[in-house]
Amino acid sequence: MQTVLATAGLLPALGGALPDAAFSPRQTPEPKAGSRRAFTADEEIFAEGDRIAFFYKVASGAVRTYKLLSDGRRQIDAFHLPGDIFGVEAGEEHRFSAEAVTDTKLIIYRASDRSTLAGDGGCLAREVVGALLRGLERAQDHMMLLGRKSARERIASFLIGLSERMTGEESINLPMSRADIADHLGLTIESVSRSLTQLEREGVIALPTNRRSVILRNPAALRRLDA
Amino acid sequence: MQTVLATAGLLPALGGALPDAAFSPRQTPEPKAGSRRAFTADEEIFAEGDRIAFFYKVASGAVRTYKLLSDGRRQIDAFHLPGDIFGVEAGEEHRFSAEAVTDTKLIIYRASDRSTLAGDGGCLAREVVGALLRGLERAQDHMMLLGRKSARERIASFLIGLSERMTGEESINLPMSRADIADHLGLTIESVSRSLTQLEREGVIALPTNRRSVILRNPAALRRLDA
DNA sequence: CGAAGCGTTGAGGTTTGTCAAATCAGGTGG
DNA sequence: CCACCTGATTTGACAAACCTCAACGCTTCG
Repeated sequence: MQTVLATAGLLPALGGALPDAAFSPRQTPEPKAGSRRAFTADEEIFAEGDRIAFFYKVASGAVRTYKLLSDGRRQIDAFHLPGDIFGVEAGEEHRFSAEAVTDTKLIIYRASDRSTLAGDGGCLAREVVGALLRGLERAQDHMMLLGRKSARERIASFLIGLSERMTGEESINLPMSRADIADHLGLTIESVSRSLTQLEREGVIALPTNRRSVILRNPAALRRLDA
Repeated sequence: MQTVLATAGLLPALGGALPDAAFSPRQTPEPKAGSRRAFTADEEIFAEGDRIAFFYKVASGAVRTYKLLSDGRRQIDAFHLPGDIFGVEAGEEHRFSAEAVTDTKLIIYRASDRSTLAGDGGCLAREVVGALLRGLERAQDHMMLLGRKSARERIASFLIGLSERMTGEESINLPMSRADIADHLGLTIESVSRSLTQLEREGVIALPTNRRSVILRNPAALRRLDA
C-alpha cells in the first residue's frame, strides 16, 4: 500500500492539495494555471508506459484513450470530450495511450505541481478527483456493456451516453470513426455499421449523409434498448 | 464537481484522513478498528442502490460484486479475496451489489468514521485509496478482456490472475461456481466449461474431480494466451 | 441410497466476425 | 466547376465463435 501512494505520480500532490481544498470555503472558480496546446487528428498525446508528467483537460475536439494487445487488438477505454479531464492515473507510468481523435486543443497541467491543484482554492483538485471517480464508474458500466449487451444494445447505450454528455439535444456529433466506435464497444466496424443502419431502418435514428452525426428520432426507444 | 465530493460517502473522510496520514512517518501497522461479521454462502452484503454506510475487508472466504440488467443478465465486476478491500465507491449509494461467494468473514468499517481511517497512522487510509486505484486498474484491464479477448484467452487471463492473487502456487482454489466465472468473463457456463475442458485436454491445466480447483500444469502456455 | 445441484457434453441455432466488393463523401488538380 | 482519386463506410455472402436447449454424469449431502 505504501508503494501505491509513494509511486503515484499524482496522488501525493492530491493528498497535499486536497485537505486544504476540500474543506476550505469556495473561492472564485476558473483561475486555472496550465499551458495550452493544439494536437492534430490522430496525433499522440502520450503512450502506454510513458512516465506520467501531466494530466489534461480537453478544451475542444476529442481524445481517445486505449490499450493494445500484443497482436494489435485495441480496446478504447473512453472518449474524452470538451471539459473532461484525463490522464489521471495511479502508478508512475501511463497504463493507456492517448491520441487526438480530431484536431484538439488541450490544457496541460503538470502532475507533480502541487500548487497547480491548490492554487484555485481546490477547484481543480476537486475536478481531478471527480475525474478519477467518474472514470471508475464509467469503467464499471462499460464492463456491463462489454460483457452482457448485444451489438444493438451497445450502440444504443453509446448513443444515449454521448447525447447526455454533449448537448442533451437530439442531434449528436460523432467526432470518431466507425473503427473507433467499434474498438470502444468491442465490435467490428461492420457490426457497428449494420447496427446503425438497422436502427435507422426502424426509424429510431437518422444518419445524415456526412456519416459524422446521428439524429435521435426516438430517444425513448433507444433508452429502452439501453436496458 | 462540488457535488461529487460533497455527496461522496467516503471521500470526505478520506480527504480529512489522508493528508496527515500520507506524509506522516510510518507507525505501527495493523491496529485496526472495525467489527467482524460472518456471512454464509450467497448471503447478501449490500445491494445496488443501498446507502453507503460501510466498507469491507475480506478476512476469509470470497465476495462477488456485480450489477444486474433489468432482464436479469449479470456482470460480476470482481471477486474479492482475503485481504481485499471492497465497497469503496464515490456517490452516496452503492452502484453494485455484493454477496458472499462462500462462507465468508468480513471486517466492517464505518465509512463515515473519519477516526477509523486516521487512527492507525493512515495505514488503513492508504489501503482504502489503494483499493480504489487498484479497482480502477482492474476494471480497465477487464474491459480489454471483455471487449477483445476470445473465450480461451479470457479463461487463461482469469486463471493467471487468480494464481497471482492467491498463493502464486500452481494449484488454484476456485471458490466460485462456473456461473460466477461466466458472469465475470462475459461468457456462458457452457463456454467456461468447454474452455476449461479444452485446456485440460491440451495439458495446460488439470481439473481435479472436485471441480473446485485447477492445477496450472503449463503456466507459460497460459501466459502466452493471456496476450 | 437417493435426491438435488452443479458441471459436462452434444446438437444445432444465432449473432457476430471475416473477407470482399460496391458505394459514398471529401479533397485534388485540371 | 467537374472528373478523379482516396479513404471511410456500407453491404453481401459466408464462416466461426459462442449461445441455447437438452441430456447426461458426477459430487455432495441428507
